[in-house]
Amino acid sequence: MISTDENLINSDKNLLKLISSQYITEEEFEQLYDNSVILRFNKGEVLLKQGMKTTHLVFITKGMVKFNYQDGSGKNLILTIAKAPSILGGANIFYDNTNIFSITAIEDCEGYLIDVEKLKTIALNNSNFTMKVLELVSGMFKTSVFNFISLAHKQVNGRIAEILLYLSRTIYESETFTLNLSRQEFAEFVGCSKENVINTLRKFHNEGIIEVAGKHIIIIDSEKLNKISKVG
Amino acid sequence: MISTDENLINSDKNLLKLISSQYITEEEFEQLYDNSVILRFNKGEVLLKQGMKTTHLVFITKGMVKFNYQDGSGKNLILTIAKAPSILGGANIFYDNTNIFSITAIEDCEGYLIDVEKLKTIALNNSNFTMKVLELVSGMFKTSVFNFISLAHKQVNGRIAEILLYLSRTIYESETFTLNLSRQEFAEFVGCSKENVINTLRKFHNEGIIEVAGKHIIIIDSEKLNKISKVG
DNA sequence: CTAAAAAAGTGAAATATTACATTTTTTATA
DNA sequence: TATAAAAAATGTAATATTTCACTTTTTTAG
Repeated sequence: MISTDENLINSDKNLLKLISSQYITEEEFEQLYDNSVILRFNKGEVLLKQGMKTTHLVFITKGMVKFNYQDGSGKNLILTIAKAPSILGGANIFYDNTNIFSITAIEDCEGYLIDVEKLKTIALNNSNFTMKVLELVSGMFKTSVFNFISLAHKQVNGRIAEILLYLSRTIYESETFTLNLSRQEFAEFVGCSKENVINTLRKFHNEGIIEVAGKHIIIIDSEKLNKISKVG
Repeated sequence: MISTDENLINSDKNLLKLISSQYITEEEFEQLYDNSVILRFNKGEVLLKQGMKTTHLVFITKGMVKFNYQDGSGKNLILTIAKAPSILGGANIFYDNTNIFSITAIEDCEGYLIDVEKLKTIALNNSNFTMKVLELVSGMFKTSVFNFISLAHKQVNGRIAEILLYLSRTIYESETFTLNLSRQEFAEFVGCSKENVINTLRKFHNEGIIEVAGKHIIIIDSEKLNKISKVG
């Protein structure tokens, strides 16, 4: 799914970096951290809910979340996975205050709230800062288009290979990792049925490309996986 | 594919509107029109090429274009269709100067060039303007996510119904229109094979939902088409 | 106007994907 | 720890989609 180096997560990291760097002052930065109360979210808990107006962003300092969308008929789709540290909800700030999708903890999380109005005030008084945010949002747009393309062009094989590489490289940062998504959720990420995920993972396993034992996954032949993700 | 009211085309219209309205001065607006030479593009001609650095945007005053992406293996995908008046290339301005996709005339077009550097200068000196552009880019992001969702969730039936409604309502603004896309291009827009497009159009025709005679299409039962696009 | 090229259309076979029914395994919890 | 509930796994049938080989129609260029 994510075929470029830039993605929501990296963008959020950049946002974090830029907020705390040369573009705004220390005081402005401090203002953003509302009342500095640490919030705790349990696995499965919704941090931001699709369709609701948001007055705050969440800056998670610990844990992992999914960006999930539910359509009219109740079908779910996972747009991406993000891990701390990350600012969540950034995609909509300057458009309107309605969340396009939900953000749900897939493991226990900790974080702070950031007031959107304060963020906007800082942006209005600081053109350079606004330009940086603009770059950021454009980057997200680009990523989203690449997602779109990947989904349209590739079959399940290619998508699963792509997502395995993404999880390994960007999320878990290791060839060996323990998935904290169910097969159903994995399927919602790929955009296919859960049976298809199970079969494809087993096929990759049988071909010696990966090692699968329940949620424990080892990427053995990332070269081959890469080829599959490219050919689609 | 386009399931919300906002889309690339409308966003571009807004950009046009906002550039020429309260956010920048008359002089600034005039500056944007480089040297005011009208360019003509024939059907099939590429206005902006995927992978190339762009120093200019194109403001088309006449004609229709497709946003198309070509992947490594030569497969094509049409992201959207836009018609004049529209500013093209806006999605990438503030990110980097490389085009993510190509923009190709699907009928003869006329337009002007807009210098990106000049646009940036105006943005830097005008926070309100930048904020507006930010809103615009966020809107595009949102649309792109909805596209992504539609593609992931719906089967060909639903996607074709959706695209037919989009073409009718947004592009041709009539229940009766003459398509200026080949069946192959239509398939690249839907994200399926051309045979699938042909069969589905005939099926819709046989069911009395639309009337198809070559490139000439009449939407007869938009209610039913809407239902198909929703159920997917 | 006509030949050549491109696009549209067709049907059947091959492939990919989903849906279903069911069993096994894992996880949560009383 | 026993039990219930949830998730994972599996094989098969049904469905959706693509691919291919081909014919017909339309468009284009000389």
